[in-house]
Amino acid sequence: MKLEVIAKTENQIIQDSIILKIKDLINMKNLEPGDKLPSERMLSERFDVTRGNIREAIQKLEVYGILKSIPQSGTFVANIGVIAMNGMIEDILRLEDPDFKSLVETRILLELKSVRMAALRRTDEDLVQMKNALDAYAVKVLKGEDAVQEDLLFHLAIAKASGNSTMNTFMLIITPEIITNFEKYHVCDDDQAQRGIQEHKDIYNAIVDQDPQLAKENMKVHFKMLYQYCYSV
Amino acid sequence: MKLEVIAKTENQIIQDSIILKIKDLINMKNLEPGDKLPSERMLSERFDVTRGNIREAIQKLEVYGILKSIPQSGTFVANIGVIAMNGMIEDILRLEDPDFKSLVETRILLELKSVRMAALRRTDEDLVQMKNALDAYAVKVLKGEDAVQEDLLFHLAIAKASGNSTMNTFMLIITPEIITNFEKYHVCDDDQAQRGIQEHKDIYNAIVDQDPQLAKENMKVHFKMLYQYCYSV
DNA sequence: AATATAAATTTGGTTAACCAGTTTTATCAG
DNA sequence: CTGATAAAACTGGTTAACCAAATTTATATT
Repeated sequence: MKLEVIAKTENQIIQDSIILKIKDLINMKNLEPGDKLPSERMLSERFDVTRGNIREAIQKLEVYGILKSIPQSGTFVANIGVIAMNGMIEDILRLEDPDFKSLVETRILLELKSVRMAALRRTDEDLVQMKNALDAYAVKVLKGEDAVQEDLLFHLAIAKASGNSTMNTFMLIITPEIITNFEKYHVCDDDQAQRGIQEHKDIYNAIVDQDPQLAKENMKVHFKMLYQYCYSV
Repeated sequence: MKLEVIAKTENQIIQDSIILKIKDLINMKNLEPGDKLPSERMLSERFDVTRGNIREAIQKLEVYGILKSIPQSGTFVANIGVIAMNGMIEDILRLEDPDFKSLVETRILLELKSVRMAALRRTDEDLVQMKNALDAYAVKVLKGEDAVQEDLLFHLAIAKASGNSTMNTFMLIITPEIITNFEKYHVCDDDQAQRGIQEHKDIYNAIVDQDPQLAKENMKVHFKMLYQYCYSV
């Protein structure tokens, strides 16, 4: 298996170089947390790029909490300190695009945890949603149709019931990429889908019974194939 | 403890409403994966918002893999299917901002896993970086200075050594927010920092010895305080 | 009628001008 | 010299015009 290597666009290359230059600037000028960066216009002139490029680079650094823009005022160094900033920017620039194995590993980790939390914290409303997704999945599979989406929705319902919004967000982020790859490499066959119905039911029942340990074990069974696939590549 | 509740900006509200309208449109018109959405200009006119608003909403849905924009051609429904799309958009709109507890829970989960992976997969270069971060931390603590940043860099070095780019990304995303909150609520005291040196060394040594189980146990010890804090709130 | 070619239109992306606040500077009264 | 006040300059954010590529339509040729 091999994910298509997406070449970094021209845009990404200059964005990375801008991030690097901003880092150097902060170090050069000994800017402390709370200090103001030069304006977007000045930076765009100094680095000889468009203001749009500067804005994109700043917005990316805002996602990682390194900079903070205040309207009509300026862009400021966040209060994480210059040492952490240097290390984090290095990491951010070196971040490669996620490979499928890394996505699956992370999904398994998140799901095994969130299913335990869901067992402990699920509300009645959560149960209803899980049951709906579960039934929709069963109907599709029994009709012999593709049920990847319904499968996914059941798992997302669990993530939601976990009551942990961070994990919920992360699940939402990695899920579509996983679906796409699954469809591309035909990881799941029909036989698995049939078994999936019972496995989903087992997971659901454990959550109903608020048995986190059993819920986790049932999820592990459900992921057995995925596990093997993940560690056989 | 309570995080400041950030009121949704006017912008976010109309963005959410646009996302909802796009969802309804796809359902209304029975658009299948691969089908083209109306142009940005048409959508902005139909929804009576600026084209910029439309673009932002589309970009957000691109992050979650629901839409895909192709330059000079159009915006297309990604191939995850209309059922999954409906469920995911519902989830995305209902996503609340992460609370501190959810961040800490997720951090602990990610770190306990990545430290095991780091023990198995670490390269010599990884070890050098961890050692550097570890030493820098010790120096700062022994001088009685604040060492939150150096602490963080040691943990990020582990995430990097895990060889899992998805987890590395997630760690980078949640880290700054955690730092900010730690500083705000003074979670760590000096006594803890002193103990932290030895705990870091124990983790590092387990990784050197490629003992994943021990590495995890040592990380657990390191997180003991955090654990209690997290589940006492 | 079929096909090739060219013009016109439509597309997402980009840019330069503009906007409403903020911040700094200049002015002036005391 | 000090403080208040007003004007000028500057800020990040927004918007409307523009761009090049892709698509569609019209036209011409056989």
